[in-house]
Amino acid sequence: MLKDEQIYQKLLKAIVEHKLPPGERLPEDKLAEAFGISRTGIRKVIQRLALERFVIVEANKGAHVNRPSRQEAEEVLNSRILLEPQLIPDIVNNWTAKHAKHFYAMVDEENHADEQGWLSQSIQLTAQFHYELAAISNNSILAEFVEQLCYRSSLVLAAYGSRKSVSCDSGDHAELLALLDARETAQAQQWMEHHLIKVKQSISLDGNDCAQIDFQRLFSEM
Amino acid sequence: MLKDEQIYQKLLKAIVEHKLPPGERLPEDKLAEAFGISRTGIRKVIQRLALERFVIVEANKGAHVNRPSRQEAEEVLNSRILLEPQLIPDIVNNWTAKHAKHFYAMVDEENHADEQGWLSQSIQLTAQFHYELAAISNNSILAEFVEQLCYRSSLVLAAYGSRKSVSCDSGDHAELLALLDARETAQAQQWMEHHLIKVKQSISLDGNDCAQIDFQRLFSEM
DNA sequence: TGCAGAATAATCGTATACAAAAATATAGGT
DNA sequence: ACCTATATTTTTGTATACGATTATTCTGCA
Repeated sequence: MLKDEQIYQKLLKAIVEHKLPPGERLPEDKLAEAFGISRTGIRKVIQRLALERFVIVEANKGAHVNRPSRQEAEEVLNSRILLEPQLIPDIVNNWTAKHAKHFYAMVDEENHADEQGWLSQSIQLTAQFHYELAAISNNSILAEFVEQLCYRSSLVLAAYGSRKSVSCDSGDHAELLALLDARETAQAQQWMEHHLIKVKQSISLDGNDCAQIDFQRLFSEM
Repeated sequence: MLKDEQIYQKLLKAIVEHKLPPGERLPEDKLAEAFGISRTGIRKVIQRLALERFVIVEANKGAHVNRPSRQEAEEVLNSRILLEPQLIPDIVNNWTAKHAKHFYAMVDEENHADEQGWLSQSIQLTAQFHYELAAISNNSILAEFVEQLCYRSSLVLAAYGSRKSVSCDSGDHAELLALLDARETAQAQQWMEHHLIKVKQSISLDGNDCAQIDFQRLFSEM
């Protein structure tokens, strides 16, 4: 049987990868059955997802996947534009050859996923690149916050991004790595700001709803 | 009977005002009794407080008020040093005479509380000044995050600050207001950074433990 | 046929029950 | 008297039960 941290991870993954699209209802007993636990445990992870704004709960009406407003989408990206460049000096300070190797490998993975058209993996890897970078800084509080913002960005892209906008920006993550290798702090900061502004500008409306979801099947193959 | 949002607020207030000191255990049934609800509702707010790092829960051992490590204390203040000055340009843009009046009144309250030696009110007002300022910016996500950091700062000061360090910095909040009135963005940013650096430097060790708490009495007089 | 209102079903909110784990108290032996 | 092992109590973790609220279906009437 699964621990609730794992259930949280699975649900979050399903949400940010758009397997559970914005607006999708999350009935407690269906989920409880799918994960083989009682409603008590499900409520716990739903409450957490609600605090982190991945789902919205309405009193006596249950929870559904958050469908971010355009305002919320912009605030998420603006937060990242403000924060992530500020972490670069710290990242440069802690940057090692080992880090470089790890992140170059990740970029390769990203490119591969893009070429194969694996959308959900592409979304996941793009977010991962950014929040693992933030984790190199000496501030775990800000790193965690950036991680949350990256996941929320994935949700935003699921709601507003075109298929192209999810992947088109991933190709140039390597450029940032080169700047970090060269310890070009100012340029790396500038790159990060421009990069995130591009992502922000790429979100365009694309509203679509989905059919009923078979929770049992969805979570058994993860 | 109280809603869980109110219970959350009361517990948070008790924690940041040091009425429930760092390390204090939070037994579920005692709290449930004190608030006149079942353990289910208490667990919900404890889980929220845990996600926000105000309490720590250990598996099968229950929850206790977080006793921030020195590293955590520094990270909280460093986060604020990074973030709050960045919000100033937005704040200056939205700054109105109405805001000015409100915040000058708050500074008066702060000074009054300091003079009277009302420590917990002083702590509360200092945090409030900062997070209400952040709320003027156009980014509610960052504003909420700053609010959380301000409350965590209060907890940090409860653990590491001397009595003096809590209040000594509040006298000069008026200086910032003058800079905002004059729309001196750059100077206001600089002021904020210096202000927070002073707060960070003021934390010194002061470890003390407390006796058993009577939850029933504590929450009835709030 | 279409709509209003009542009956039914589904779903949520909260308390309670019970099992598992930890903390504490007790008894026995050196 | 002190340490250790066992028994008791306390406290947490999880499931379940039940009332309350919302959603859906069904029926009767215009």
